Amino acid sequence: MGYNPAEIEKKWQTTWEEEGAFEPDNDQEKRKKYILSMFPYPSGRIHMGHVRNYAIGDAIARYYRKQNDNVLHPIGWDAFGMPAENAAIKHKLHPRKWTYENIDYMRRELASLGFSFSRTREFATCDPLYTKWEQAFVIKMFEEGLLYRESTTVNWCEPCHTVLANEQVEEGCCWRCGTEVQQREMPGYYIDIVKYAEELLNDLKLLEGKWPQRVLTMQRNWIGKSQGLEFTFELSEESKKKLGGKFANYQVFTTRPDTIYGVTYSALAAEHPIVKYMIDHALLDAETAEAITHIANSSERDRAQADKEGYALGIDVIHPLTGEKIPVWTANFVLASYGGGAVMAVPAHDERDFDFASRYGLPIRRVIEGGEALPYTGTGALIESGRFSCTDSADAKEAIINYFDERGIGKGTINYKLRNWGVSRQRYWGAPIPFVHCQQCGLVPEKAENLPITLPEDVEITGEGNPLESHPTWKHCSCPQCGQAAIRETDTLDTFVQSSWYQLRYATDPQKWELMGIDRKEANYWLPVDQYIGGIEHAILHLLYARFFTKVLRDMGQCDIDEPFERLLTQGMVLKEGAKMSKSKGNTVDPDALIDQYGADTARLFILFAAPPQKELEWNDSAVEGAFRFIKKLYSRKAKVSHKTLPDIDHSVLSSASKEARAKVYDALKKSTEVYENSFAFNTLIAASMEALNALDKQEDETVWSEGIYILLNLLEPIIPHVATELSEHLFARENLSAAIPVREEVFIQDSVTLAVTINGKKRTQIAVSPDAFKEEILTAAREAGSRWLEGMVTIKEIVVPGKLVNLVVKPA
RNA sequence: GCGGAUGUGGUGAAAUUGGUAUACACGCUAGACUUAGGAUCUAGUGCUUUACGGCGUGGAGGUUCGAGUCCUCUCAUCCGCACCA
Repeated sequence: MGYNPAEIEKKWQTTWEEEGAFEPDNDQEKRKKYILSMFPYPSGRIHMGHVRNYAIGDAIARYYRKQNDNVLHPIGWDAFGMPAENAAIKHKLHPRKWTYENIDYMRRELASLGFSFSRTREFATCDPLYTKWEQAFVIKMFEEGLLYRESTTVNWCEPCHTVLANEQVEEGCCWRCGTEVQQREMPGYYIDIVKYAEELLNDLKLLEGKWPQRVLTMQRNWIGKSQGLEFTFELSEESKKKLGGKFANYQVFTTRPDTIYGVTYSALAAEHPIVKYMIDHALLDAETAEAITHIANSSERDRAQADKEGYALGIDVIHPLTGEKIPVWTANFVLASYGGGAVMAVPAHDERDFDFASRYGLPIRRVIEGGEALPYTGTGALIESGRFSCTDSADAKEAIINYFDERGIGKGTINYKLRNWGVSRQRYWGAPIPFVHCQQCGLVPEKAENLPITLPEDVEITGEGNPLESHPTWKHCSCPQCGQAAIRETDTLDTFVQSSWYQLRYATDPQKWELMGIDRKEANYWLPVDQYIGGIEHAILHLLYARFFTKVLRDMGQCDIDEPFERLLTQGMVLKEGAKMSKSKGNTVDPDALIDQYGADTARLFILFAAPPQKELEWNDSAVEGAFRFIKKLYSRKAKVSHKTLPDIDHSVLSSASKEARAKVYDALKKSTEVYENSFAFNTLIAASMEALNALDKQEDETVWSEGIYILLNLLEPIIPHVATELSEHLFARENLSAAIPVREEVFIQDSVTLAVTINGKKRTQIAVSPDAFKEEILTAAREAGSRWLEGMVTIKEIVVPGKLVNLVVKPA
């Protein structure tokens, strides 16, 4: 009977479903493994990236299950978000209907690939039961001062009609639709992630060696810690007068206090309150005011690309150490959102300040020795720096910070590039932010018993404005505090909030989902995720938020976990014709069609064989055929098996081909532990299995065949579970899939070993010697074999590497 | 510009971590079996040379008995970050 994947796969998928084969055990005494592939957005159909992601995770999960570990391998749906609304606009489908239908379809697709997910722990983030606890956490964060509402300049995407977090702005454009982002002043909710910046940065050390280095680097850069001096620039008396007494001073931040004597001007962001005041009170000429306004209205991206531009404001500050008057400018390169939107400028030792000073003819004063030309941004001895002259940069920094601190005019400060996380979205299909605006009481959180605040069903989604805003009744409610008529918040939460705690939700027994968001004891048992698998595109956003949320939930007493993901594997993209698969390029391969033609096992085998998981994978139709061929070959060799259990074999009586075959089989077995537990180089394990099968084919001994197939099915089961289980059922009653098989070292002992004979490091010939031959015997054989190349030479040195080679170092006599 | 990674046959890729470079697979060539085959099987396949040999892991040096692997420089490609004071 030939290999019939459709039949075999259906049979086992049904069996697994009926057996509930992939449900974790509630027994917390057992050794656990939590294997998690990032959950998908239910876009409609799965794509090859999903297949790869889940094939990797499934192989690992199945491996540990086979080792009798208690395995949690869940799946769920990242189900809120814009595509559902876009579909609603386009096809007049309600987002809820669209989303849940997609989920049903995709669940079947994943099942058809034989992935061993727990079914009982599955949820969608748009399930009201999930929203309920998320809203509870958000309220708790508000009560603890971690979440607040504030009006600020935000990134606004017009097509998406929503606010974007800084992290969601890529090169000045919306991460989702690619439209250029605008700056708008708008109220919104923020989560104080900066409060955790230090811990988020520090704990990256715990992940060293377990997460890819580049992800750690990207997170470090994103957090962007810098240490320096924050001090006050006092305005001159005339300037104070000019500003109508409204301003006395402003703060600046510098990482180079050692260069402070080189300050020749100060620069303010176009958005700085002093600049605004001057424009509003006509303290600048109309033309300048207009130019500055133009800068303030342009995006960060445009400003980054523009040449240095600025205007003298006609006011001065007093240098805190020299008492000199320093002119104040406004400049387009000063960021409003960092360090107070104001800088001291030291053109001699800062490239930006130098460019600007050069353009506007501002003085340049060197105060650090070193380098030939200016600007010199390195460190060195201070000059022309008053009492600090002659000290070195490092010491001077400390001394100057102390000097400011002692006099109460400045202090050592740490700044982060990381900004607080704006979580407001002006969209329908998201989790409502559970607050109420009351005339009397202000901003009031919902009562716990009213959660979840769910979305109204009867909405028309047009893409214009927020449907929650325009809904006739939904936003009208009563204040949870005073009972008066009030207005419900119509912003919904960023979808990254949902994906920040799902890893903790899975750990909670579904029986308790109604009663609690997270079961602390179970979370502590299952977490951290032992292996997390997903795309590099989440290196910053999702992974940083999920780390942050885990720490916040820990501090709220929901769990005692510091880091959610112990180890991280970032899989490479699936390419075709050198490009990422996409509908627009028309270079996609449909997983369903692939399964129809070859079966799930072939799809899984190919995808794990074609490249190591971390690397990009180039799709190749004929290589898929090759994977299919291997499975057919493996299947057909069931006829060679004569023993129903692992046979006891007398190795010494076997033919050399049979010995070779056993050695290859055990090579593969030995390799499997390292591959499944550490390297994830499934491609090499599959290659080793292919070698083993090729070697088995070169011999006839049926006990060797039986042993070989017994072992190969064991180590391939996580990769090609259906055909492996099917064969195992028939041949070994699945006994070979339930226990670790010991490696028999004796199969690696050979009658003779082949050593390469190299002369001056160049391979010339080879010799066969007994494995326990003495060095002298080996050398004699090597000299004999290499005699051709030794004529007229004297030997200087002889090196024997046991089991490997002999190197004879010679020179002409 | 800064940071990180990667460069091995026609292709995807291996190489026990300093020890026989190119395992495994795809492709290609030849043959066998077939009414036929895009099925299956067998053999061959780094480049070069009539041969002996010579040359080969992006390039140039270096360390070493020995380097794909370590060091220095350099080139190319890819990916992050990009005025954060």
